Amino acid sequence: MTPITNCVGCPVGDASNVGEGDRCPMTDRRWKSGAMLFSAGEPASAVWFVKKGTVVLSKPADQPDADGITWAVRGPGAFLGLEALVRDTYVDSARAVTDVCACVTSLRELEAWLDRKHTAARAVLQCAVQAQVDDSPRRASADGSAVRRVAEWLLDGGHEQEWHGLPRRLVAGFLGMQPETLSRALASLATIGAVEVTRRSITVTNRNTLTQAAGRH
Amino acid sequence: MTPITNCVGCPVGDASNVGEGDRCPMTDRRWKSGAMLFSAGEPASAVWFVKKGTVVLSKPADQPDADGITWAVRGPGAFLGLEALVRDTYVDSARAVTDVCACVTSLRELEAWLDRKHTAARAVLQCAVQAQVDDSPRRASADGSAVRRVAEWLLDGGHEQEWHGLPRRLVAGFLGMQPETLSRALASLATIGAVEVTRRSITVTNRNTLTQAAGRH
DNA sequence: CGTGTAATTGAGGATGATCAACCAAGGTGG
DNA sequence: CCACCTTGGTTGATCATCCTCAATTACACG
Repeated sequence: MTPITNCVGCPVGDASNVGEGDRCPMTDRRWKSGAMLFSAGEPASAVWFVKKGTVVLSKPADQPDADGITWAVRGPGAFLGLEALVRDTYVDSARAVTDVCACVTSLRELEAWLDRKHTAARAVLQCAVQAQVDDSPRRASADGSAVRRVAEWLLDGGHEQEWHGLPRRLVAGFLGMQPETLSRALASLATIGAVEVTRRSITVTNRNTLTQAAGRH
Repeated sequence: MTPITNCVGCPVGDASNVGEGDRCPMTDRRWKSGAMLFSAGEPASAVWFVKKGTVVLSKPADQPDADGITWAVRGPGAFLGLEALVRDTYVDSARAVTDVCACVTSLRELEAWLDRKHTAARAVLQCAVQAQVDDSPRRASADGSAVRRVAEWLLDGGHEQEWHGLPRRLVAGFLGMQPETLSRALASLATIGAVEVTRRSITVTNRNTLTQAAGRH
């Protein structure tokens, strides 16, 4: 989750041989916390690469005003909107939850780049698979009790990284539960001494107890 | 879901320029229905490309004997085990649910191929993103009542394609519910006249009613 | 025609969602 | 500096939903 500050060292930039005088097809842009990068259903014509900050992906809600369920977090090093490669529209909405710096490129440019550069597709592939793998365990944890899921999530260390300081309602949605349930689950973990919880922070105090609660053998 | 019969027309073969005398790095193998291709946690040293048949991906179960929850289906045109690119071990288990024909290659060969062939990474990327997109809507349907989820799934036409004839317990696991609940949900959809259900077949009789049940506006 | 497996049906109980009230904290304006 | 309002988090009570366990039925197989 360390920010990417320039093109040398950035996977996209490296794949473009920026260091050797070549040009990266993607250009920087910034979003304020809370801003939408793109919405589900919009024509998919651009692709993003996150360099700094955190973005959450969510499904379209039934009511157009409310947000859907957050199902993934993306930080520095992740691509957004790659579905443009295989679809006409985006499948989910991306919203910045911190101030975000990301590189953008049009689908057309991206495709030209992928065709031109030997290493480009390889680099993108790497990132895409990484994202897939990161999401995958989360899905598995969709079963089990609420307490168990929360414990599992705490053990993954998710809270220390990207989630630190994020609104609880997002965390709850991500874990597939209501904010109230998350609150109760945390309270329950606090009573067995696994964590200490305040309104704005979660501290793991006893990893063993937490592991027990997660039901890992 | 149409089987891929030879290397010309196969994305992998095409990316290897097989038609122009080049060689594809992947070699055919066959599995009987029920066989495991690989298990979660095993050292990730090979990658598969499905040409014919259906494979389900599942998470490791708590008890080593039982299967975990099926969370995805892969048919012809999908890669399996791509996590080898970014991890040492497989994150889930792949089991053939029909007779399966798939091409295999070692991670080493795959990487060499990706580096050598201009179009290779591009082709793999395309497949990986496609899989990601296919999985993504399923996850969204993880909320809503059981009946709603089943209706949604029927409308997606999933049952006509890869799932046709698959054991119900797998379908249930995939939809995030118990076989009993699936059974009840189907019964409930049958009473409102949306579907006709026998022990081994599901027929959509009234698409409108089904859409209603799915809660789509 | 038995036998075993998978699907169904039923009853009971645990879990989480919902609705509502309450509480902490930050920002704003007087 | 303090009342006020707004936002987000917690707690409580109730209820629908789904899981569990058990018994029964359908179907494929030898």
